[in-house]
Amino acid sequence: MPELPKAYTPRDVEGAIYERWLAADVFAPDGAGSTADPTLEPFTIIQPPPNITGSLHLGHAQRTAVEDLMIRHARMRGHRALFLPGLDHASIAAQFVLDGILAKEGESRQSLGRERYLERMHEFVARTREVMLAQQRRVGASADWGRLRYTMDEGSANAVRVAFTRLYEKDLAYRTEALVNWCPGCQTSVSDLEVVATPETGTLWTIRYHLIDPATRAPEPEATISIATTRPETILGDTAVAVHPDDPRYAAFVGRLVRIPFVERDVPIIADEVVDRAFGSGAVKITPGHDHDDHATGLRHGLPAPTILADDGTIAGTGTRFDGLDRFAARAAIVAALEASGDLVKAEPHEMVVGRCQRSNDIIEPRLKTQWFIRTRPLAARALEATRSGATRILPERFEKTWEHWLTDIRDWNVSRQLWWGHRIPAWYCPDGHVTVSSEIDGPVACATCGRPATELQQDPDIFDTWFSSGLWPFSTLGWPDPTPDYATYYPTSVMETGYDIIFFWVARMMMLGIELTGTEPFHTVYLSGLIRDPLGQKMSKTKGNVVDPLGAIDASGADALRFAVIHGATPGNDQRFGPAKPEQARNFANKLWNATRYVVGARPTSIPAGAERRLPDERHLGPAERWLLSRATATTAAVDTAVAGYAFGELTRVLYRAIWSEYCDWGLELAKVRLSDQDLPVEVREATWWALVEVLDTYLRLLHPVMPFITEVLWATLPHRASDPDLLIVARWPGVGERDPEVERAVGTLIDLVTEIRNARASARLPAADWLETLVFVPPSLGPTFEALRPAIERLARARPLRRELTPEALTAATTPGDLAIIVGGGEIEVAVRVGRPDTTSVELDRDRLEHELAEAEGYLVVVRERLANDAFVSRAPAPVVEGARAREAELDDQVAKLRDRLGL
RNA sequence: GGGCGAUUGGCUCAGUCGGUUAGAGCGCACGGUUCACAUCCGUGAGGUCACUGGUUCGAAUCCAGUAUCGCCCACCA
Repeated sequence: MPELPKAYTPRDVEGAIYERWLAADVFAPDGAGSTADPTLEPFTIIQPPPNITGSLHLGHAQRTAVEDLMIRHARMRGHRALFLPGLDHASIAAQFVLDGILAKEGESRQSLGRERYLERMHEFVARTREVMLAQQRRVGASADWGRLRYTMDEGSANAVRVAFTRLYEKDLAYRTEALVNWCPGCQTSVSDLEVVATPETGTLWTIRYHLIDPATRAPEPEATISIATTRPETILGDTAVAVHPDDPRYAAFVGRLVRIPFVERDVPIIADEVVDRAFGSGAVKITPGHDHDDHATGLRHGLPAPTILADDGTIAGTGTRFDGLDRFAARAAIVAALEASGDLVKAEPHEMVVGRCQRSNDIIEPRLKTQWFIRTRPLAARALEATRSGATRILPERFEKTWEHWLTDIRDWNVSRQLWWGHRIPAWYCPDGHVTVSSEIDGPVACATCGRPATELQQDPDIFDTWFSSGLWPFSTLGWPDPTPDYATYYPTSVMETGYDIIFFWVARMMMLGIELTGTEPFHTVYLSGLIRDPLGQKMSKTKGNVVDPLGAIDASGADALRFAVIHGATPGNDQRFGPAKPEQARNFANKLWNATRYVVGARPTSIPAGAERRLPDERHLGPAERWLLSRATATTAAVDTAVAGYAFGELTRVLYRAIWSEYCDWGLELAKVRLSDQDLPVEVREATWWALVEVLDTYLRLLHPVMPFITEVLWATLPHRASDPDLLIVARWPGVGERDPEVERAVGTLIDLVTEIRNARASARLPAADWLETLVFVPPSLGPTFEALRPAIERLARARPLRRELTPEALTAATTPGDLAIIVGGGEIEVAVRVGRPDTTSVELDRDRLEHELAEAEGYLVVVRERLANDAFVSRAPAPVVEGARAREAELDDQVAKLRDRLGL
């Protein structure tokens, strides 16, 4: 058995332990070191593959901790537990980062060209990849590195091609010209989800358009119609003016033409119910090429939809002097020109919502493009069915409402991106405009429609939205579309864990694509974590500079502490604030556990050889303290099981923290010390005590292992093991729940109170901490044997010796002398008189204060419980056990009050 | 405009099915070098559970409403 260093230094243990796990090949469910039971169902966890763009942040560390907790628990339960690690190529995010790097070098995407740009990208991700994998290991992820996957590897690429082809064949993917969200900064379209609605104060300009005189076909100087707009530059794309059909103000205008300035185009005034009569002037300009509403209106009325913007956001193709100007410069120039011509009626501040690019923060421009879309409605319907039927459960449940809402109103998903880094869309176009979609790695041999050879076909230059490949993750990583053994064994998966912020981006897409392509829900449970915020509750972001580096926290307090801290603070779906105090608390806990183990290992009776095989404590030699410890361990195991079953991982840490620190260390070890150090006791008794300590500590190390894997592994190695135990805790078996002993728990619990009360009296009376107190005590016969068995321990812990036991309350009263401190424990069950050597007035007064305080408290509670019992409705309608409980409580308080009053001479 | 969440000691948070005296950590006060641990030990103080009303024998917990903060969704120019 390895020696334990005196001081706990996380850094020294963690790296070495990880290497041991790797060497033992225990992470893979089918690894050489696995102890999984193949007859049990496999357990697979789906982790969001982190973006390969830089380094892990604290949120990743938290995710990893929770995922690893689940996988380690399942592994110890004997399931084939698969934690498949991965990385996401993060197409647009990666390009954004790389473009930033290139900009500093004076280069750009355009200056390099597609090929060289992609080379740079491969170099970049090769570096970040290693950093990120190392970080995951540092956190302790027991992932199966042999199955590591990447969304840009050949398996993913194949899955993407096959998935898209199948969707296309079922008409679930289609190509069409539509208004897409165009980001002039990123020079690509983005999906609706990537447009962030930002409230801003803009300007609402009111502008006069001149009506056309039907006779002269020239604009009339005086007859005008006023329209309101927040984007005057779109005037250049106007093809109509609309009014409400029932608006009497404009009834006479409908059907007439107006002249659009600058482009000098005459367009009709149309009637359409889309117009809000109350807004602005009640007349609205229609720009079908650059506005979603207007586009729909344009379709209803057969209006042309000219595009007036180039990809870079400059005005183009209008034939006006504004061509070539940036959209915002053009806006200013147009406003100035209108003002000069007298057609600008007014300009007023206006609260509005602007769509900005999630990535670059540029203002998104709707514009027409021919692109690929996924028909989401039928897919969404099946995803909804899965959650409604319970086939897939979302935790916490309240997110099902959000889920329902989004999937019910879902719009088709634009998957084309005009970027370079990503999976190329496997669609080829022939000169005649035929479309051929192929899942073949080398593309089609010929046009599917007219048979033109591949050499005459052009592949779509676009790539897929990065979430398209992520959406295939649960099955593409297991070999799909091939019927591999992994796919057969581990799919559908068990739990998918992620932050609630990507429920639509990712979870919904996996569900939709998974059900469609594999015919089954990709996982049975969606566990949504909250986000980590800084101590002030702000979202962590690089620009704010409040990002906590998980490695910094690990360096300071250890990976175990970081894991404990983030799991401790986590309630599913709720955000948590994170400051340095949390890992410190967890580190202290680890330190406590370390020292407790050191004590236990060092307290081994010499009659037990160092390498002894593990034995259960001999029942016949167990004292109440040992029975209490064993019973509490069973209670703790049950509580931990309940917490795990309910995904209440924060609760799990609290249960263990309390069990280990407040019970095992504070009382269990302290009670045991007395027996272990008493050389007069038979050796069998001391051995039984020690084996009980070992048994319970072993249980707690197992229970804590999924949360704090490193330290538990190290400590466990120093304990004697059973022949059936594996070498490593990581593959050891999860503890079973045994029988509790309520009698012992109650009795020992009361005696613990006794010790606490004596300490309290000592502190209140300001008696020196080091003094031994001479004490008389009455304990009822029911507690007698337990008391006698624990008397030496109680004496030592209360520092009260001799602790003279009186056999009746009367005897105690008779033996009490004036000046003794009085203590009433457990509702009057136990009474104590503490003899103060030289009763000085101060201590007597202080003690009186304490008793009066206790009396007031007890009387307060007594009033409450009596009122309740005086209520006939309560007595007759509350369940019997509750009423009985109240009665017992009343009797107890009554007794306590009487005794306290007696002691106070009242 | 819809929807969701939060509001519990000074701070950060738990609190399952409504049921004895609402818990923890940090902080605070007082006291401690007893051979596992000062990253510690002991004792204690501190809460009308945001507010209003309701349901109930009984509400931090369920219902309705209000307030404050936060988030998500949403094509009013």
